[in-house]
Amino acid sequence: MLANNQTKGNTASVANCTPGQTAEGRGAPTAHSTSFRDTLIAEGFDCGIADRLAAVFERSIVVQPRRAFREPGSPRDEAIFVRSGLLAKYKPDCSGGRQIVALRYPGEAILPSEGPAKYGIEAIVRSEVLVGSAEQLRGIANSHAAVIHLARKSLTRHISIGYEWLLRTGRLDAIARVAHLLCETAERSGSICSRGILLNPFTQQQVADITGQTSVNVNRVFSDLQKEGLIRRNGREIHVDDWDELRRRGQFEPAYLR
Amino acid sequence: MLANNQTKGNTASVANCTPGQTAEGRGAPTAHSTSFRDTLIAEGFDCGIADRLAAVFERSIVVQPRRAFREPGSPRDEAIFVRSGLLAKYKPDCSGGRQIVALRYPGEAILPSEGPAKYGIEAIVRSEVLVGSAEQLRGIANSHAAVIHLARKSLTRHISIGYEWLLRTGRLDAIARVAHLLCETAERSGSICSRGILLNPFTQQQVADITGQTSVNVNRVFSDLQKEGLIRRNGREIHVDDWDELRRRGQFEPAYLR
DNA sequence: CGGTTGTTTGAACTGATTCAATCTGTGTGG
DNA sequence: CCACACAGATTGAATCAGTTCAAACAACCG
Repeated sequence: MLANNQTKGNTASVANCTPGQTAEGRGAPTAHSTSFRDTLIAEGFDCGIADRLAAVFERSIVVQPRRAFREPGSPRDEAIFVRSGLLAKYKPDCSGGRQIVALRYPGEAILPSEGPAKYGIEAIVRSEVLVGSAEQLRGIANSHAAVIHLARKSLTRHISIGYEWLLRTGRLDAIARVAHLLCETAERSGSICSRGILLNPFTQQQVADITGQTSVNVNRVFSDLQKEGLIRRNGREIHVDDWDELRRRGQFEPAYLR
Repeated sequence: MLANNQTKGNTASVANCTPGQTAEGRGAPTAHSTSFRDTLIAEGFDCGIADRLAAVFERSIVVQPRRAFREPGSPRDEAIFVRSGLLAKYKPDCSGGRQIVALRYPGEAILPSEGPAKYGIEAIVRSEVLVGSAEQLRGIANSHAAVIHLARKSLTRHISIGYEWLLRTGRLDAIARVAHLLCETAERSGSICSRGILLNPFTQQQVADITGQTSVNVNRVFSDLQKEGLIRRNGREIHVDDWDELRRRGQFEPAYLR
């Protein structure tokens, strides 16, 4: 099922706190990979715990888009850290459709749940992730309040995002939903290059799966946004001409992200 | 704003483990109130911690429905435990509408969030709640792993419910959404009396606020369900004639609640 | 080149919203 | 006991947003 996309390549170095020389930074080919250890240090962890945690996330895996990385209903006694790319949690409905219920950008994690999880996981774009045993993680967490605090912070943030998503799918119209998603994507991925160009990672079908629509309608929404002069498109690249108006249309208030 | 609906009436007794003689059980008039302390004991807590926690939740408040108990954007350095009734978290949208994003049944809690919360809180029906200081709670949690574990369990459960709600509003049609909500209500409230009668606590407007519809449409959905012979109604009382079919229509799989 | 994946468009259809009016039950005060 | 107010439920008609189905088109890749 998860076949041959696993590579043991993350020889975690329990070194001293030299910045730049991180566990994942060395053997990894991709340019924009987030270092797990650096992320922890940035969260205020001292090097000792950071190294112990980094040692838990020993398996490095490349996740290809468009096939299930974890099936809905499979056990989740593992923590997943996203180094690069973009992961989606999804739930299938009984008529073949599906709803994407959460996203994980680089630097974010999917924490283990007891028992089988009701959602599946797949990559939106090719992603590098670190996988660590839930049990080992629990072992460290039990003796380190900072780890628990970080986990709680992550949970509450994703709850807050979930509430915003509910508001979006339940109350906003098609255009607002897509506008909101674009704003959130820009904010969370930090992928607005210099001149306002957003490298949208989603296919229109995926935007539909996130916003609770059909791909046909998403397509029309995009072309409406373009007709209105809010965006210009070049394939998956989206040039946003008027961020303020896009935020207004999407009722986007980034406060919920923090 | 929160005016005169506060009553100091919860003299927490730090007694020994005598069942039945709980902190809230004495002065409270309402019959079906859930005891905070009993809930903790049922979760496997020993009496010492349970009593210390009960002491934190010293303020007992009666929340009247139909007015905001907590405004969106107000600080939330408090934990709220629902003893009886039903609380809703809601988010307003900019055009006067609102989306209910979560519910809290008796025995459940709303944990504190750092900084102002993006959602407001109001009661669906008259409710009794206990309010405790977040700071004191943190103090206890720091030295008791069981408290942290319970908080985490609560968070992950509500995340799971949130995902299901996203699927519901994003992918299910109007009838399925209402059917799903009815099934969830029955399951979570345990309010199915002997012969399948569900005492639905929601107005049709509130069902609309939860499921992302208008009250007009919710009304039609209810009468459709009745025409189909799935339910019979008597005011707010709903007699469900065919739970299996209702669950099927709502694609309701209760696994996500656990 | 052929296969695959994603985007675009049209036409018909359906489900849901909006606005407005009516009806019902409940409680309150005279 | 009635009159009144109020919240909630119900219904109709017009309109609109979004879906469905089907087909064509573009881009990419081995």
